[in-house]
Amino acid sequence: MNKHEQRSEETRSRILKAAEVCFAQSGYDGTSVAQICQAAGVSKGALYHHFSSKEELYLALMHNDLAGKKALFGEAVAAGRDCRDRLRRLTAVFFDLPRQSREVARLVRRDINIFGEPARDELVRAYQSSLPELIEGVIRDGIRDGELAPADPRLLSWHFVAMVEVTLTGYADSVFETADDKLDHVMELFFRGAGAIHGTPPGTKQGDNE
Amino acid sequence: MNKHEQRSEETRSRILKAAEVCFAQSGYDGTSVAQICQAAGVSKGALYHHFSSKEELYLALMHNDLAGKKALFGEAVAAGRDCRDRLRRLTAVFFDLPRQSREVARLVRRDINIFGEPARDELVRAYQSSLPELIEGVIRDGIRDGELAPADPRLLSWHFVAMVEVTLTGYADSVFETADDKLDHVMELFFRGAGAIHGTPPGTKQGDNE
DNA sequence: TAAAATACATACCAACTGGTCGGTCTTGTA
DNA sequence: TACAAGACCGACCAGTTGGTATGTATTTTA
Repeated sequence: MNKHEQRSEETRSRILKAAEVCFAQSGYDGTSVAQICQAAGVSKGALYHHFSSKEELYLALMHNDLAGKKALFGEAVAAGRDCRDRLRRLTAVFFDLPRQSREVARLVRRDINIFGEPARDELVRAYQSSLPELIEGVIRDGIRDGELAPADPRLLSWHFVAMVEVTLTGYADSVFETADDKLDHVMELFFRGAGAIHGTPPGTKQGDNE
Repeated sequence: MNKHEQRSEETRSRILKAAEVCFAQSGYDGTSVAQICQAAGVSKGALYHHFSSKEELYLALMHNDLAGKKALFGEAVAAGRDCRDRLRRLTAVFFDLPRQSREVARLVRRDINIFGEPARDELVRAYQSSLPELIEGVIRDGIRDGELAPADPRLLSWHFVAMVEVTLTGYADSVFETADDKLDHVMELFFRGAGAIHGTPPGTKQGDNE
């Protein structure tokens, strides 16, 4: 790798990093390329030397990030034994991510509607395969093995993601003392619901009326 | 009410209605005042005669909408007997709302970060009191009466809202045949979790995806 | 009926948007 | 050393943005 390539790659990653910060903070529309350039300490010419458009920059950023997450989450899931264990490991990894990285995952769902058909589809697919699909597979096995009640796995996976997202707020942090408490809360809520009386053996169900 | 006031109020509501459509479709940043004017069949001068800024228009729209929802949901909750019944009625009302009205509720959480401190706080408060606070109260009572396990009521209310939101997607519609099935699914998931094995899970269609 | 007030339309503006282009400096090559 | 290529800069562009100044038609008031 000669000096040209070295410097080039360095500035490129500087731009990507700055773009991540800006986009995570203000979304796609709310961020101007001028802002990104300033944050990266780079001229507009440099940015457009590396990326053909603002959209391409955004998409490159997203795809890169999602690919990383997919690999990360895949490892976590592979290490687990049963459905509950796998989901717990996966969530633990997610909680351990730096806040900014978690924020980026939320961006996809927020900004996805502003892109045209070719790009949007790819983005959706990348996002789906980075997290929801993984969870869906785990849940599907969980249903097959009787750990979960029969239901649509994909829908359940979305529910699970939604539950995790709720616990990402600052308020949730103030409720739980340790990260493990937060984890327990999510798992318990997903598997046994809000009606379950915690701490009692799982045979005593409350308010059973059918 | 003289002719001036009459005509004025009519155009004002036309603008509000058009703004609702545009904002719900493209968000705050994605909508220009010119678009709103065109959709309302009104000149820019007229718009700025009634609203001092784009932001004020947006906020007026939101506050008006949220106040209406608050009243609507309040009635639904008041008619219920216990926690589960109240939440069910509330959710049913929400499901019955026209799609556009539901979309507006999602806008708040999406666009909230782009406003300055005075406006944002008011908006958050209006949103909180229109739905989450209501649910929080119901859940608090549910915990007191033993219908729900002891937990932080506010956090649980967010979880509940998140669950409902998941069932608003088109995919969820394809999973359930009737609105009642959807309702049952949400209630069962919230109260008993995804791990509950119950007699005949209502509205659970297995498989077929993509 | 004259004047004041209201409701709106039109033309316009400064600021900012994403994006381009000619030039410069550094580095690799012959 | 001469030259070519890549990396980057910064002025600039056309288009759009939210917002305004001015004019006009209609209605109310004195």
